[in-house]
Amino acid sequence: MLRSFYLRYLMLYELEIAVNKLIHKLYPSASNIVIQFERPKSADMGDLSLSTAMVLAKQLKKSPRDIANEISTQLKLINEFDRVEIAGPGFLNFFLKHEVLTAFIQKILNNNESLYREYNEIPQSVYMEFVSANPTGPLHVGHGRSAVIGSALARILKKSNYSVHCDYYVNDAGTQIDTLACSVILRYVQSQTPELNYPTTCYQGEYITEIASELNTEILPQAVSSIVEHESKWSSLEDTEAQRTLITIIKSLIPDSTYKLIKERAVSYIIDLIRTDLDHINIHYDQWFLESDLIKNDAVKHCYTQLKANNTIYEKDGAQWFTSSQFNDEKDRVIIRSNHEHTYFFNDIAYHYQKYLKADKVINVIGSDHHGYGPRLEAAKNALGFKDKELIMRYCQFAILLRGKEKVSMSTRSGQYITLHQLIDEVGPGPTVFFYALKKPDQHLEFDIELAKKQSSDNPYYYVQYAHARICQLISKAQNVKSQEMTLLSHPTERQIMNQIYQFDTFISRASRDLSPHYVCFYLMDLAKLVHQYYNDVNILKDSDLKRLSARINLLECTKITLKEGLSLLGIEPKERM
RNA sequence: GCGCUUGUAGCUCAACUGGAUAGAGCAACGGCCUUCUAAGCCGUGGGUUGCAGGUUCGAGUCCUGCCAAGCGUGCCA
Repeated sequence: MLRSFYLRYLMLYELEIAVNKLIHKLYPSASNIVIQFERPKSADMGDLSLSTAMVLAKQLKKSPRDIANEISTQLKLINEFDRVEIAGPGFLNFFLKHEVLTAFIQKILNNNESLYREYNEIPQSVYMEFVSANPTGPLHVGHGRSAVIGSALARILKKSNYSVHCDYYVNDAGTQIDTLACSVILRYVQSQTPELNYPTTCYQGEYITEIASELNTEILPQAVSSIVEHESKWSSLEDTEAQRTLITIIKSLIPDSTYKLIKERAVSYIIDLIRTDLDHINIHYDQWFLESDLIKNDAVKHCYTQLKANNTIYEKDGAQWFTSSQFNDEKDRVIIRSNHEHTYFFNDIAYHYQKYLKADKVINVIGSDHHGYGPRLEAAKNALGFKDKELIMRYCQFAILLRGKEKVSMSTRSGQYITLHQLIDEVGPGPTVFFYALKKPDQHLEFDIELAKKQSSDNPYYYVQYAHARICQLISKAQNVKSQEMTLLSHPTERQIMNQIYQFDTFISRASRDLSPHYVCFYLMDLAKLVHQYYNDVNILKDSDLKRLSARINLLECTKITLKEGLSLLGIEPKERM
């Protein structure tokens, strides 16, 4: 690798590779062991550490401390280390040369791309899908979590050298969408004929009335009166039956083209609501993929033929079944119902078929209430002959929504739920995002609305932003002295800050490996902590040594870049002032 | 019943795929602004990691069995 004059030292990932080579050369039989730096518990244990000697002890049948000794002799060849110590049962603790860190800081000042690990492996392509809530109403606070986690992951994977495509899959076909269309129609009819009872099986939200109010001449007066006349046919029935009957009757009373128009208008109205909400928290998609397009472009038909040819479809009770139980699912699944309608699963098979054609790795960020769905998608993938592709279902535990101590109902149909929009309004976009990303995705999340509001002044988000704003303030007030003498940075906190920045890429690769964006939040909080500490310990602007002052401003500039990069991975704009 | 996920300080959560004395933030208590933004800093107290076994140099992390919570177990999506 070509190194310019200011980069005399290896970056962390290069250092890791070098150490790997040395140890593997020393112990050829241990080639299967991956050596990764760890961070020691406290600063007096050095900047980096390895537990490799203890891992090797079993394989080599030698004492860990002897192995550590052998390794440390070899590692003296590496220029970056000031010294290597052996501690406890056989830990190797590394103390980096001060110049390794200062050179790194200088490198970032010259080019902030240096913050990231440069992977050697062949870049893979990833096809991501997240949220994909049905377009039957605005997003609620539960969707917010997978939205934030999904989009943060997409950015993190991009930084990790994957090429990433993001989809929102729009279920614009099926019973729920028919119910949506009928809800709008009935609200319209009700506006003309107030005595009509609006059924409980229809969507109750205010937005339905708004969509209906934009209709005027589409529904003719005679259709209105005939719908009113038919009311008794569904009003006396049980829920599911009433819903089905309602759809059938309304479809029969309104021309196909009108019905289709209203349906499309309702869907696009709601998609706009969803898009706008997500826009406020910096979430954007490459594509809004319509389920209805799958049917138009024959993808579904193609998959059917393929599955049929592989002998994985059979008929039973008038329906078409997919033999998913032969592919590790717990039972076979219907793909075409006896009434000839496609199941959701069937169209989704076709959707995923297209994903596998375009990418090596498919990641679906999805609520954990759908975890039973994964095995059948995996089954379909393998039945279609995509065994070499990777399907990852990243389940997010659902937020249990509380208002004070009371559970809040999350039913879309009842319309009694807190929307994502309301949450962003109350809490603000930045804190909302940070709060969602802060927790490990597979951890249950108690989302107390009152608490979320209270946290607006208490949120770790502000802690990080405050660090950034403080730095901006200092930089703008500092005299402009151009000094490159970074070696003047000798304060212990300065070293800790440099070390934290040096390790930025390990946090990114950890987040990328575990598909867990919360590592980024914790990294930022750690860095912010050091900044606040530094601010209190050192009176930076009052320094009479102007060269040191300048070096310190350089360090702060570099810290600012790092905070900004971390926040932007989450989709948060850094604040210049509080 | 079966399956998946989770259980860590009073509360909300971490713990780098088995490593060092299990850490932060709230909350409690005690200090720090005539000095660059006190939305900050420093300090103190707080733990049988749900329970019981097992695997090994070493377990919050792995295996088994219980207990508790959430979800799933549709020709719903």
